[in-house]
Amino acid sequence: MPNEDPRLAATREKALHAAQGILQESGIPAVTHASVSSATGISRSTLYRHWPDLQSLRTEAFRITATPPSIPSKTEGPLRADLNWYLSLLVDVLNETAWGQIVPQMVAAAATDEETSRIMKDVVEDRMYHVGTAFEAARDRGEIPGHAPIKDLVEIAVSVPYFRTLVVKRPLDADWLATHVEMVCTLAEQSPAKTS
Amino acid sequence: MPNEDPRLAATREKALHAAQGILQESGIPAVTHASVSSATGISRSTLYRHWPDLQSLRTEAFRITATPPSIPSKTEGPLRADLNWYLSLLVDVLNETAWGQIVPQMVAAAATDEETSRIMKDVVEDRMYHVGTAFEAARDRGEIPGHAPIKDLVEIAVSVPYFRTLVVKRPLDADWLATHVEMVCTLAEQSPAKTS
DNA sequence: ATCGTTATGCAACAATTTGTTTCATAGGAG
DNA sequence: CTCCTATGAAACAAATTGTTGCATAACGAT
Repeated sequence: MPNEDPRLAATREKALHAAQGILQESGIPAVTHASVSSATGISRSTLYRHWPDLQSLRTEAFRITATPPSIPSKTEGPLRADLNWYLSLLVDVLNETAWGQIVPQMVAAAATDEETSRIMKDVVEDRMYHVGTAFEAARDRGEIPGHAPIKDLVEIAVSVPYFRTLVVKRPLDADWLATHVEMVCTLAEQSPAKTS
Repeated sequence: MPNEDPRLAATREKALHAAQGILQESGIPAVTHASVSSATGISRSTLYRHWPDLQSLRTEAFRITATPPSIPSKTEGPLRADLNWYLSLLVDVLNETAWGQIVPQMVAAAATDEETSRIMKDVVEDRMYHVGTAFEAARDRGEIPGHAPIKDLVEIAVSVPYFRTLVVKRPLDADWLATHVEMVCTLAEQSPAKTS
């Protein structure tokens, strides 16, 4: 079982590192075999051997860029504090200019590229999972009713920040976040008993 | 005050009509001077005289495609019925395959093109305005408290459908819509009195 | 009807982007 | 030391995105 040729690994790592930088600094369209080549000194033809077309190169740059650092858990309550914590993390990422430019392009790429779509879904759902744990902890503490529709609450909690960044371009500031958290918590607490 | 040369108007209209068809059928990348030329018989150089570059052609195709047919008003109540009405219209548009493919690409184009960004914002905010009228009517009928934060409610109501189509790719079906409307209405009815 | 004016069609051209291919060389593994 | 493979360089191909010059046809005004 022979190990991988170190030259392959070195080229790969160096190229992806540069691609990630270019992606964050200049957006998707700037990520090309040519740009990575001039950023690294690796020849264009070698890059084509590693990534036979533009899409594969960009998708891989996406994957390593989009994969978030592990999110610290915080479910000690009260719900408002936990929610504020997780949503602040999300808002910070969306507000970061580099990311603010990448997310929309990722959305577009996901429309035609299955792999990118999966990556984006995974990243977002990981974040949603964490928000979900905050609601579950609150439910276990009795802060919100046992029948509270956690999945829907999570969806509402994270939808709005994405919507504001992607579609209506409204700022995500501290005031807005406070109001949003308050509304989501209210909804969680007052959620109606299941009918039928 | 001479009228516009009818040849200009004819070319323009014919080209944009074709561009709109191509956009809806094959997505943004398919909208080029070449494709519009072969679809209409208008020569490529003439198209370049009307739209000097790709972006201007695509932006204009966007504008006429994105501008929605006027939305019929429905504010007779009850709130659940009105909301269901407006959100159904939105969901139908998002579910339409042609549109489902265009919206994400529009989001991406908006990231780099100011004009497209404005168009998208206008279109969405027009829709949000209509949803707002439903809440206002409910407030005037006394269905929801006078202090209900209508702007935030509207944002929540429309954010989630966009989020599900653009980001997490979850289906917008009738069951989901019913739950969503129920949650938003609950929130509207139970919204807390303003503190401070 | 005629006469300038202007939009169009056609064809050739340039520049850039996206790959592909060939061949020599350098680096790693046994 | 020797085979194997990854790399670098350069030439090439094809498609895309514009640009330009010129002939022609349609329009508006007299």
